[in-house]
Amino acid sequence: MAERAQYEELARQLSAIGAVKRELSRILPHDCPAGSAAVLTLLGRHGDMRMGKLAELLAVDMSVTSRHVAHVADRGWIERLPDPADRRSRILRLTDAGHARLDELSRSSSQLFADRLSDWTDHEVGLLSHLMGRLRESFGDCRATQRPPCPVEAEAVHATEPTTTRTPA
Amino acid sequence: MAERAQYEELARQLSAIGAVKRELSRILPHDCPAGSAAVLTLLGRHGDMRMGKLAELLAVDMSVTSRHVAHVADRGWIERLPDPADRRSRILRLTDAGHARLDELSRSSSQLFADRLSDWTDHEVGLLSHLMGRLRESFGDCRATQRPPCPVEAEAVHATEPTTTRTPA
DNA sequence: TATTGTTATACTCTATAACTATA
DNA sequence: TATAGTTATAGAGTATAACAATA
Repeated sequence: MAERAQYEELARQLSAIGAVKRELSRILPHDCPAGSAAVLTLLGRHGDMRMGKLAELLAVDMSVTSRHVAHVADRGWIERLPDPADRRSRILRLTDAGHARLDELSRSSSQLFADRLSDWTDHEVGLLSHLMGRLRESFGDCRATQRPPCPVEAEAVHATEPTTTRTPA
Repeated sequence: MAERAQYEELARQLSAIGAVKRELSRILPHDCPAGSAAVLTLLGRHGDMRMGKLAELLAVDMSVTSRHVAHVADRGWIERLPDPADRRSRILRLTDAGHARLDELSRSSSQLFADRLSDWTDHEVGLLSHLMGRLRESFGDCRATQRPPCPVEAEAVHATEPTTTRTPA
């Protein structure tokens, strides 16, 4: 349990983090907005899946998912295969073009992070990801972080970053 | 410097954090969307300021700021005073009604955080805020975190959370 | 001529609700 | 009757560009 001032500060950070997201989206190709990139990323990471599953992973309504999926399907980056087990649903799968596109996206965004986060350590990056995942989890977004190995908050922190760590801002 | 997989994970978390923001915005009054709440919060925290300064703090374009400000001004939550030093600009100030509104917002959002983050420690909340602020800072959002005392990443972590800390997810 | 702020326009992302087709 | 997915519609947030008033 934390105090009110801390919650207010967290709310403020959440409100302002959009600036970072917009910065990231600025490097995306014009025919691949953030929603499309997210679809490709999740299919690349988790493999073939149905719409409902993808909607869960995206943490948005299925209707929204449907639109994003239509967008990437129109561009040939994924295919929607029939599901033999349930003819109402469709199996989503990255095409070769989709894999290629995803690889480009991944490279360019990683490059941007590498530029901007050059003074961050491995561990700090992992810690932030981990805490953000936990935040989503705490807010009911169950699919938040299942795979990520979890960067071990406590020990690792001061073990790897004894010097860089206390940068206040 | 971190590796590509870590950057991808961070990108994923940034992409999905919107679900938490939407959850927070769901408890806002119908006449006070997130943009308005942000204006009130920043004026409450930093005191009177001009449009340009507010736009910086919000980390959005001045045109966007102008719209949010018009919204809250229309509802009597802030007043736009003439700036004696420069007649082009206006000084923004919370009214009594604005302070009251802000207090309600702060209480309800803190309540939500207290509910959802009941198993988070003070330090973890502070650490997440701190890292998010640093992320914004690294992405060129200079106004990211000036005031926040900085929860001292390293030592404090394992000092206060030796047990709760390793929750993987 | 440069700057502060406003307004018009357009785009993205989102949710709700109505609808189709299966189960 | 319930579920998987699509589509129509509406609302919030954002940016760019054109514009007004003042420096």
